[in-house]
Amino acid sequence: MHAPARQTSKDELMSDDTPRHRYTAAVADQIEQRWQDRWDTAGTFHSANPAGPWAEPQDPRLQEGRGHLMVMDMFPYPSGAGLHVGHPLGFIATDVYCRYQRTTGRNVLHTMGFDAFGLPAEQYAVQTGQHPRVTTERNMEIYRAQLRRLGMGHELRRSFATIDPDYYRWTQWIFTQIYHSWYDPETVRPDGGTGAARPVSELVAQFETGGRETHDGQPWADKTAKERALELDRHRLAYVSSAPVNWCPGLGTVLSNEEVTSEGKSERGDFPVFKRNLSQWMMRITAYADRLVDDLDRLDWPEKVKLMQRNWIGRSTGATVRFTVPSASPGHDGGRPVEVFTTRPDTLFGATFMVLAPEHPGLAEIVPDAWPEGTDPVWTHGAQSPRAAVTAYQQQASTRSDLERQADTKAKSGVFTGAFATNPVNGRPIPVFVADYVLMGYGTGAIMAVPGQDQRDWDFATAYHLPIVRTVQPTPDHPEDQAFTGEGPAVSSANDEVSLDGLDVTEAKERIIAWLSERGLGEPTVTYRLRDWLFSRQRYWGEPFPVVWDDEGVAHTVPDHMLPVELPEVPDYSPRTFDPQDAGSSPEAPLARAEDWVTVELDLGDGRGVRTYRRETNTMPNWAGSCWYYLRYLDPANDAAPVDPAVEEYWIGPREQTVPGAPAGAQDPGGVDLYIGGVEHAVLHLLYSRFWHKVLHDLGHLSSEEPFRRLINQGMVEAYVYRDERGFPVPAAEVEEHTDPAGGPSTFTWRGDPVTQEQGKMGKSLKNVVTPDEMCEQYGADTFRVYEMSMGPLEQYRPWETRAVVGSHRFLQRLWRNVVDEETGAVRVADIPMDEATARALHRTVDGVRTDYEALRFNTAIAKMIELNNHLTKLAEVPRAAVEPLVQMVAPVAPHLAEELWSRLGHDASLAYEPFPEADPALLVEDTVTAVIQVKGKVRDRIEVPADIDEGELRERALATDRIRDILGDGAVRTVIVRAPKLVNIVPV
RNA sequence: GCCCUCGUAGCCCAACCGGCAGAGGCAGCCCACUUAAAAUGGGUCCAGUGCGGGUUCGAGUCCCGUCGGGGGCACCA
Repeated sequence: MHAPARQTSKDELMSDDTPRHRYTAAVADQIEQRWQDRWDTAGTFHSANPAGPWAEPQDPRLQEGRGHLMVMDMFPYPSGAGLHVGHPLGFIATDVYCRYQRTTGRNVLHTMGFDAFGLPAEQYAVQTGQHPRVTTERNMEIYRAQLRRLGMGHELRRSFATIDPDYYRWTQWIFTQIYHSWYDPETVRPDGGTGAARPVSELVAQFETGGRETHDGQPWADKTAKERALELDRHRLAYVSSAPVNWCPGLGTVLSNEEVTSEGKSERGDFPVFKRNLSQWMMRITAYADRLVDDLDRLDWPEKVKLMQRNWIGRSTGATVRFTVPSASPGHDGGRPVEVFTTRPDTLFGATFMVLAPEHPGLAEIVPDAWPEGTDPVWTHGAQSPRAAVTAYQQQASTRSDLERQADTKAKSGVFTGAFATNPVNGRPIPVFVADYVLMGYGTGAIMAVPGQDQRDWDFATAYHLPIVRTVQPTPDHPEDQAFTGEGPAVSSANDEVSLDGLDVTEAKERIIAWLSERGLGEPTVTYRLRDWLFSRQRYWGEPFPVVWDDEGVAHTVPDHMLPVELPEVPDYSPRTFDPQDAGSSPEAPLARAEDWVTVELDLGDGRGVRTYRRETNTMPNWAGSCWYYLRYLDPANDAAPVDPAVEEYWIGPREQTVPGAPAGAQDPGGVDLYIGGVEHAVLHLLYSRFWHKVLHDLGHLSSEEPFRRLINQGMVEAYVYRDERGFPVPAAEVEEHTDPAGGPSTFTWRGDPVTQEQGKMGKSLKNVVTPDEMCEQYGADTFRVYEMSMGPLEQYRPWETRAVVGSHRFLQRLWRNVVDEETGAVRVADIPMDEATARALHRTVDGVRTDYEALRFNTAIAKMIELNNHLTKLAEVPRAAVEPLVQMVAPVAPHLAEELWSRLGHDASLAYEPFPEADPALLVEDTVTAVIQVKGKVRDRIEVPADIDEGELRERALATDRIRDILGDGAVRTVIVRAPKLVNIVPV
């Protein structure tokens, strides 16, 4: 917040003899505040809704053909740590884009709210001993002030925070909708696909009429209320399940899979996470796995993000194959089928052993009492019996964390179970092993091992002396000692009934699956890596569930008219946290302490009258609020629905044109026109939000199928980090640079001692934080905006360099000076016609800047405007007709300065809706151009030629210049390539 | 280990479908204004595109290999 003393004294000196009307930080500040007030008062950035509480159907922007645009930044989280110059980058970009789009006549919706529930606010509150609402609200105030100071053209009346009861009322309403839905894979959707969410009431009707069997065959009518609830939980899209979940004692809450890193730590806080069986709320996101993958094709998103989502969902298609293993249970003489999942059913003839995960539930049944005769000692680990060996291995595996299991993927451990399975294609007995390289959480927890075509199986086979059979012909150069995982013809893959020999992988898969299916030995299967979304948290600062439990242990949703279920005041809102390593601890919900709130008498309107219930004491994860906020932006005052359907359809309904790169014939999914945010939300927020949106679409609440039609990830603003000899960061602002007169790289010192320079994140610990407040103080918000946008392409990571900001300031100063006399403050533009060179420069700039703004290339747009401004600076008098369009063009990036100049130039209305200048096509084409004459690709001469010169003429003139005749001499010419009017390339023999 | 990205002037970045490597900015140097410095203005210097091959009349741009920075995934059957 405080400028270094050096800066202050500079300002003082400057104020002595700088011209009174120069564009300085002080002048900028004054102008900026004035225009921000005017925009606020006039409601300049209000957009028009066609329906709902804010319907303004007469607004001209709603006319046919005007177009509309919804632009969004990812929901900011108002942290207490304060902003640095990197944070507003994306916000400025969307603001510039929106301001430009308003001048093209579109109805533009751009606002910003706050994602205000969640862990950091709660942790910060616990640290400071204040209620999270107090600290959160204060942080939001700071945030709002900072956004305002930067000149954001947000529509403030549409802003809200997730903690507003008016908002979370609808978050709870959506939960209720999801809770009362199930996924019917048979339903045919309007788009022709199958599978959609439908009301649970339809499912209940099916059970009642007997149209659908219960899972255990017990008639619906015979089931108790609790049993019925359990039956429905098997289908609901929001359900309670008792399953292994991620328990994080350090945070005192459970976490979703998406919130756990690949190292098995919590994404927030980096605490260890343990698997524990706990009863928790889940969301059946897996029901939507296929649509979440398939619909990515219709979105204009970075390929990288699409890839991350595809990887996370991890769809793989293959087959389930049943192997028979003799049962070892007493009194059971038959075989027990063990299912495996494989993506390579074509290699079934090469399956020479089988592996089960240590946690596989079928193990107990198949392990015999004694080792079969002649068992290889390597297989047994020296154990007396198979049972002892398997138990010992299970024990050992259970103490190894997932991380440890994954640590050395080369050395495979495992032990023989003593059992042999039968390979269904050739009837051969194959040994069954237990090994922890097979995971219970994926597929069926059992694999057929095909060492010939799988490197992991090869490694295991080598270690345990197991046979290896190649059933796909490797390429000739393939090493002898490795599995062949590539494409090739099948070999050694035939029995009396079916032969795959000679078929390629795809054909072989089809044939063997058909054969297996006919015999009931298997069927085609798709599996996913995606798991259901763990939706409950044991925290205070989140949305309460709209759920109560009756004395039979059955959950009921609170009727919609009783929403919101407000967060109660509790004596102690801090979560119960534990030693981060204490895997045996159990979560405790802070809301459970609010006894008065938990026990409640309600009439749920179900005909049972007033009864006593206990409220659900878990809260929702902070992703809940950000799952649907874009919908609320559309219609924030709506009291009857989260969003009016007509409003939703107008703003984000499917478009006629699909997105670039969408498959031919695809239907546009709709969604927000432009969404800008960091790549860190690639699988969390973006996946959850897509899921909710699809449920709401299926239930008929939304016309669009996707929330975000176009996504851009803005790059991060990094900063230089300087370290001393010991490697400790030193304050970056105090480092001195020493340039090398010979042109070599610079060196750096801090207090006289040499330091090294590297590029890194901006942060307190690296002593390189620069804040937007400092920049506004030194140069003004407009300069800051221009600098941020001119640093490079939006998507790119770039280092912050405070001393370079002055370049943007000089640009605005020169523009100011072209309009305003620095000494007198009078407008000094001349009402004179432009000379031709100026007119051409202007129209070229208008054309280029328009294209650049459209494409979000703000850095090149700014460069073009600087170029034009520099041209105007050199003129004796600045023509009004040249500078006015320039002021308009600059307005999106430097809105305050532009408004001020526009007003001084004699215009009363705000620039915000002034139509963007049009380029005259006649002035874009040059009369003459410089043609380059190359000989063998090297530039040898240039000539001025008419722009419309024809090829033959240009060729003649090129061959006729003195220099070219000199170079060619008497040599013959082989070819002449002519690209009229700009280039001729002569190729001698 | 696999995949995705980015390497252009001392630094940040331009260069459309392969067609003159430079639009813009910072820093440096020189000059003007100034008693002086800062601020401001004017001018100027600076790379053959990480490296090695290939395709082409012509490659920063396309292809192959390789090195370096950043990121994602990682026993997923």
